Amino acid sequence: MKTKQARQSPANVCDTMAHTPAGTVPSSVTDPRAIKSGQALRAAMLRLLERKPLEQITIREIAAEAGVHYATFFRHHPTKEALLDDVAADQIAQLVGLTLPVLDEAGGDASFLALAAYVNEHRSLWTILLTGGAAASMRAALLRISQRVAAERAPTESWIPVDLAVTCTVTLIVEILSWWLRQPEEALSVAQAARILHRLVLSSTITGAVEALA
Amino acid sequence: MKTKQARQSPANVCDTMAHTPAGTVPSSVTDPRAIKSGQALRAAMLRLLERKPLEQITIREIAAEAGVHYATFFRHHPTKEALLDDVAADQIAQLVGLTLPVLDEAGGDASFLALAAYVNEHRSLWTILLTGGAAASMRAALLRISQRVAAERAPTESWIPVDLAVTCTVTLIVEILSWWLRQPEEALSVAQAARILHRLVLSSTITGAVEALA
Amino acid sequence: MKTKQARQSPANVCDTMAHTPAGTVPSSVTDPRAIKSGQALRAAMLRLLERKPLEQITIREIAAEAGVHYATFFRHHPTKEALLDDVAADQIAQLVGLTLPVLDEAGGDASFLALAAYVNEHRSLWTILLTGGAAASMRAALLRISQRVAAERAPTESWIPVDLAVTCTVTLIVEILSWWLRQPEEALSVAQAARILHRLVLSSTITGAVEALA
Amino acid sequence: MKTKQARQSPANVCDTMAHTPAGTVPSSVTDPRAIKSGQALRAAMLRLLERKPLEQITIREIAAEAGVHYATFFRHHPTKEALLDDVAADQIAQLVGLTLPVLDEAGGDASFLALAAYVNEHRSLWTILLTGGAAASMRAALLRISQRVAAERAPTESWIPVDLAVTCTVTLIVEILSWWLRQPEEALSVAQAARILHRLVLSSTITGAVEALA
DNA sequence: CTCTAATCGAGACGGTACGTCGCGTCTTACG
DNA sequence: CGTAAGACGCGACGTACCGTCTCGATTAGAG
Repeated sequence: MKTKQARQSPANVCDTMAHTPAGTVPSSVTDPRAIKSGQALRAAMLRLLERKPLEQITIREIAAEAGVHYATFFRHHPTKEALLDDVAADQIAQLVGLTLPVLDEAGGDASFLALAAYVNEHRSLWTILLTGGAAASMRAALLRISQRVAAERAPTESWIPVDLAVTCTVTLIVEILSWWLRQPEEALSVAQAARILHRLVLSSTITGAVEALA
Repeated sequence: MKTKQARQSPANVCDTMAHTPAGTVPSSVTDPRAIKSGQALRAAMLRLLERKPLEQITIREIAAEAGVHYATFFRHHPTKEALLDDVAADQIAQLVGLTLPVLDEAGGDASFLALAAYVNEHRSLWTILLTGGAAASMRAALLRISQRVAAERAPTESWIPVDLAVTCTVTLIVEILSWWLRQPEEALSVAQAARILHRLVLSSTITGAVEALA
Repeated sequence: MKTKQARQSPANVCDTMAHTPAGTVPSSVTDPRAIKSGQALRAAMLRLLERKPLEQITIREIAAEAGVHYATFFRHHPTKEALLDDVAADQIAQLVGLTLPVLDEAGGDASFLALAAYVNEHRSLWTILLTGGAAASMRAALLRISQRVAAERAPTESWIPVDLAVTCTVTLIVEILSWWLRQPEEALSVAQAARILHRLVLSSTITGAVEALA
Repeated sequence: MKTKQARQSPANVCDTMAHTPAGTVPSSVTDPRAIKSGQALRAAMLRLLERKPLEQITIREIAAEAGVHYATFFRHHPTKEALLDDVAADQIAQLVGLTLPVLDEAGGDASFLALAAYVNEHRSLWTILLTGGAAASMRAALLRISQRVAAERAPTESWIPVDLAVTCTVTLIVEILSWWLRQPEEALSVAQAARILHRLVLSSTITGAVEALA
């Protein structure tokens, strides 16, 4: 039972946006061996996430895939979730940064375009993160961070509670992006994806208000 | 690796709507001891789901909670996911039955009212299922079944693909219901919940009405 | 460090003479599989002790040698020392029972004869125990138990403290027996061994007769 | 298994009497830093041996106790047994030198007096070596060296084989000394200890012959 | 009084054994 | 037959120590 407490919320991807790459490492890792091992582990994790869900990925598997000794894994990350953290943290921070503005500037679809463009740029990574084995963790992480960021902002008045609005918005965006990434790459352009995002997301949270006025 | 294959899709809650309770149990259990064990197991599962996510619940734990021997569990269910299945299958089938019509009769909010009313009737169970440890499984199950049912229907034309529409619709409904169930019971009436569902879900996926207005 | 406390005295062979075969097992093991595993483990331990010292024997090795899964070892014994215990406990109790009288009836060499005869009867086992990898543990165990038993007896007056006398006596006996067992089996008869025991042990610790003669 | 070969005889204390301090250190260490580290390691080893058996002492522990980096240990000694060697080698050589004559000059107890006096002079060190965690190693080392030295001498005829005689003699001496060192320091004087040694050791190995004559 | 080489602290690394835990299968005995 | 009881093979878990290694930083002692 000793490790269970730490796993209470297994979906703790990117618990903090100001993220230190690794726990033990003071500030920056200089040892070239450590750097190499860290990269190998991250790459191995991504490779495995393409194939199976996170829970089915064994630390032994990751280590083997990375060509690194099993015990070495723990010198870099306490759990495989922490490794996923390290892999995804930056990406998530970026995405949340691009997602949040959506709530404010209701009209412009510039933010959706930026969002779609950004995801498209890192399409392979986000495909793994959103449609692979880490999908559940990623959704939870995005939602958690979004909620936190939204809570720190000036409270937007709305006909629905903010947390519900954030939840629905983020969830919708993630679903749409996931769906998009599951399609063949040439099926929908960035602009088309942004348009879908625009229509579905904005209409749901905002136009409720419009309709309410009517 | 022997057990991994069986777990390939751990979220196989209610994989089939025509559901046979368990493998070993022939067709209808008559032995009163078996009936009692089965009930105890189901109740224990629900009790545990209130406290922790499904993955952290051990079969040993379920058996102990049910006051049943560990090995007895396997005489009723092959895995704990299968037990969750047995617990949730009926509920899910009901919910999907109430959810699908939403796609069709775009206008009336009678279906939303029925949906909210139904959930409210089984509020404690659905609270566990949607906000407890089985949340992820339930979402996946609902989505899976909805997709299947939708695919069997006459193809509704729409400006977005059907599968995306279904995904977004179901996801939104689940999110809203979850949020509702997390609130104090007296906070929102059934009618209010139905109203929120109506506005958020319909506006986003079905109509495109807003866009049509533009 | 968690296991270190338990290992504080690694030579805890036969810590008690009234010995329960295994810890978990209530009174008597009936499951034929468990019996078989237990026998296999004991036999494997003896086989390995012929080849290397106890500290160099790995639990993994014992399990492999016994054709038993590694984890199964722990279902029978908490440590490899405990297994040695189970193997040697009866033998040690017997030997101590035969050794102690020596302190009393100073004259008769009947007890030495009985001692030598007993060891000779179980020559192969005692060869392993006294000249194999468990030698250190066995010496410590014999000494410990002898001291305890001696302390419970009527205090024999002597020109040297009892504990020193016991220590020297037991040590000498063990050394002589070990030496004997290392010789070819036909080199010294039981009677000859008993004679050596008689001369060396009695002359040194009990009598002080030589000094009395001077 | 790589390290196992090196540990095959873990009791290789003072395997050779002509002893080179360490492998890496060329011949004579002049660098004051190295000298300091070496002293610190030896002192730390002795301190730890007061508290726990050798096998339970970790190289990491020794290094920490010495205030020296872990890797630095290996620049001085290949194993912890080698460190014990370095600590004990001189002492052991001295003791063996004082012990061996006992076999020859049967009558005089001058050698026992010298032996006891020598041990008493270095009482604290010998207390650690003989009654602390290194006891087993020390006994083995003393016996080994004594056997070797005895084998190189003119074969003394006796009614028992030389190796058995040496074994018994050394073992007895060690046991008596250990017992003595475990007593309060003022309990037995050097002369008294020498007297006990004289009586017990001589009577056992020699008077057998006397008795045989009778 | 530099400058070169030995020494050290720091710690990553591959490796091996540890003891624990949960899994799903099985065997036995009981009611 | 269904159950309690529990042994078993399996394999992942996280920890600890081993001995090796690559790094700078420092600090002798020889030129």
